[in-house]
Amino acid sequence: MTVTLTTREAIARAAGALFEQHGYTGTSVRAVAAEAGVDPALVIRHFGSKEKLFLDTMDLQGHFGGATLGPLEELGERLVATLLGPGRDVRLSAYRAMVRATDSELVRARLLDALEEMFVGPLTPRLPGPHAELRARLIGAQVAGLLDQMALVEDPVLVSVDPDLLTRTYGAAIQALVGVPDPTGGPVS
Amino acid sequence: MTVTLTTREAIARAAGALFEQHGYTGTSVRAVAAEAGVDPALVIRHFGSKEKLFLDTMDLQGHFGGATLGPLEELGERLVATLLGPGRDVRLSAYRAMVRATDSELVRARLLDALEEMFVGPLTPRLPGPHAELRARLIGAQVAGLLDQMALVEDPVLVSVDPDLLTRTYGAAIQALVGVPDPTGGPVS
DNA sequence: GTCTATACGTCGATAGAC
DNA sequence: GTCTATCGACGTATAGAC
Repeated sequence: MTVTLTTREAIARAAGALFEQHGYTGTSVRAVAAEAGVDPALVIRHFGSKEKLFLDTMDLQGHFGGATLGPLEELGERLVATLLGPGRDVRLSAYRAMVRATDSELVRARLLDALEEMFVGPLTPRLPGPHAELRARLIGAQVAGLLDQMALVEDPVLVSVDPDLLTRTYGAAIQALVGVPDPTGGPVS
Repeated sequence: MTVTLTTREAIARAAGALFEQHGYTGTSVRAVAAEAGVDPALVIRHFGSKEKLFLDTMDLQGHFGGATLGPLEELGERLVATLLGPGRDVRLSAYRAMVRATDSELVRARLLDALEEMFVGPLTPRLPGPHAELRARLIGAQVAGLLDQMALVEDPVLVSVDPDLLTRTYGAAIQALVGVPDPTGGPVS
């Protein structure tokens, strides 16, 4: 239990909640200050700008941590299962908030970095066959696309579809880029 | 040649150019008015709001028109080839501008509609095997993911990679969801 | 029916006094 | 460190002139 919060912590906590709930544009510095119980000028003074406050608050790292490490035969399914597994809402909210703020160049750079750290770095040395780095980037693109439809535009069909079916179906498509066949069956099985 | 423009056309033209160049947030109503040579209040008077002006200006339709119609065996490759073919820059710019403005609920709804019209509608009745609609939506997700990396965060590797290689590689991953094997070879070939 | 002029309220950010 | 006061720019509304 945190009994007392520093001003900075209180601001960061309030900002995180508001940014996830109302987006970047929909959250004013004044609203963050009110929620944290501090003066609006303090928010800028502590974080430099609204943009930096947003970047300091949002965190995409660690959301696919272990999924790229296991056996390659089930990598496709494991990536989707990890995405849809425990903490699904937190992951989707974080991605949603980030992409909806991509009008900011710094936010876009952060997203590109996240792709690099989560997919290109871990997967490039592991993928067999030619063009491993390209395929690692395209696997990241596939995950981003699924996140787009589920978190950004919130396609009601994809949001409510059976996670196991989604895992098998989209996992097979990702597996096509891994280059190692999944013994459990074909894409449309 | 258009010799004279109505005020409304002049505003729309100026808005389209500025939105594509500087994004939604980065383009002020006053800047659009100045570029069009009219009073800022006129912009709102003609279009109702900056948000509606943006939606009236941007257009995603027709960008994948014929690609979903040809033979299923090469659908995956054809989708990527269409994306990267003539008009590539226009397509990427339009998608970029739209996604960077997804803080607006209307923009998100428009993106979801575009997915529906471009992929779900045409492809669902054509895909063989089970869960055709789900697979059509996931094909749309794959295309969105590639667009994300190329147009939104502008991954320099994907932007500059050989289009033919990208077409073959990512096309194979899409083909895994089509459910009809592509005779030209496997995903990693 | 256009268009101009002006103004309102809110925003992110800053300067300077406690 | 914190607050007060304020800045310039923003989206938008309106009243009234052509």
